[in-house]
Amino acid sequence: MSEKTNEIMLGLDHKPLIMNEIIQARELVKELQTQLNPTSSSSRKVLITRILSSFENSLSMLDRVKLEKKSTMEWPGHVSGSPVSDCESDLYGDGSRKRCRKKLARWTQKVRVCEQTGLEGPLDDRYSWRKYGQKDIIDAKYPRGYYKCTFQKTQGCSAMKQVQRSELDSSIFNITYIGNHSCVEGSELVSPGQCSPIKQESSNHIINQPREKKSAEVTFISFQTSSYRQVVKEEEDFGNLRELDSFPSFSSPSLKVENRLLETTSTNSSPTYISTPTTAESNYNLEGRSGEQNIFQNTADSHDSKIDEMTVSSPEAHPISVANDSPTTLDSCWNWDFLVHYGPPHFL
DNA sequence: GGGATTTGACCGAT
DNA sequence: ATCGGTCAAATCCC
Repeated sequence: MSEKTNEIMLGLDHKPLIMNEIIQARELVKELQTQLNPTSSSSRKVLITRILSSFENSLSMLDRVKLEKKSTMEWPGHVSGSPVSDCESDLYGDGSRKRCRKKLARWTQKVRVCEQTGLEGPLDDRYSWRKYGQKDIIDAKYPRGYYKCTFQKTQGCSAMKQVQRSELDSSIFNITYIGNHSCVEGSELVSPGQCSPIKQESSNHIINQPREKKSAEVTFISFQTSSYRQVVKEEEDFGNLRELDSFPSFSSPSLKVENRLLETTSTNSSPTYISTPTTAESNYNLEGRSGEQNIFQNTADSHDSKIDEMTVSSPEAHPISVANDSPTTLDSCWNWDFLVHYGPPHFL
């Protein structure tokens, strides 16, 4: 009875209290973490890592509660049923594209291309994309590429994504997905090889090659962690970022020959993705707070910091399953250090 | 020729 | 006025 009363009384007004409790618990866990012996079992460390990440996740979700309340609640993927909102139907209607687009679900992934072997290629996200624009972004070193689902015309799929090379680590691409796929082909009919969203290479020496000389591509996923951020900082300090004249097209429909190698060498496993919610109101600067365990992080890039939408996960276009198989021939390209998946924010 | 990409122009938001 | 996002004609490639 009293419990039920508490449930009712816990509203947004209690959000600071709840957050404080979580923060306190997190600090306690951190303290516990510092007391762990270097010889402590890795399972304990992993456990603490996951607990900390859960806290960060919870805080991040809580922080966006107000956004959810402010929003129109028209989040594809958030509302059960048709993922297509009225907003999406307006995309081709009255010209209010941008206003509506801001209501679409948005999330980012960081993808590291494999520079080690020269086989460039971002993640195989199982969807087919068509590039429709590229834009130089102010204060950004690299241009941003704009992509739509290949099946936008045929099936009215409104999924889009924006891809931008990280300024801090040129081997990393920030991919922002916007909206959910409503197409059938993208999610079911197209084989992974056909859908590998890579068209061009991202390193200089490959970009300058004629298209027909594209090398084979592999999928390479990087898990965003604070250790990644450390790498980022180091490279920033060195200032050894490379200049790129153009930007790789993370699209695939025309890929036929190039993907044969991928089909034959890659496993059937799905890569694990760690998403970065893009919300400017997530004020938690996780960097340096939970050391190497940070996985859930605020998007640090300048362009993302301007995004003011609440972000939700897309179950269909957002593969979260951990790979079942170990990488075989792609071992050298895969970073398997962070297989623990903490999941994107799901809003209740 | 058809489909994808490139790129300058245009539009809307701030 | 500026900037990010989108359009669409030109171009490229198969």
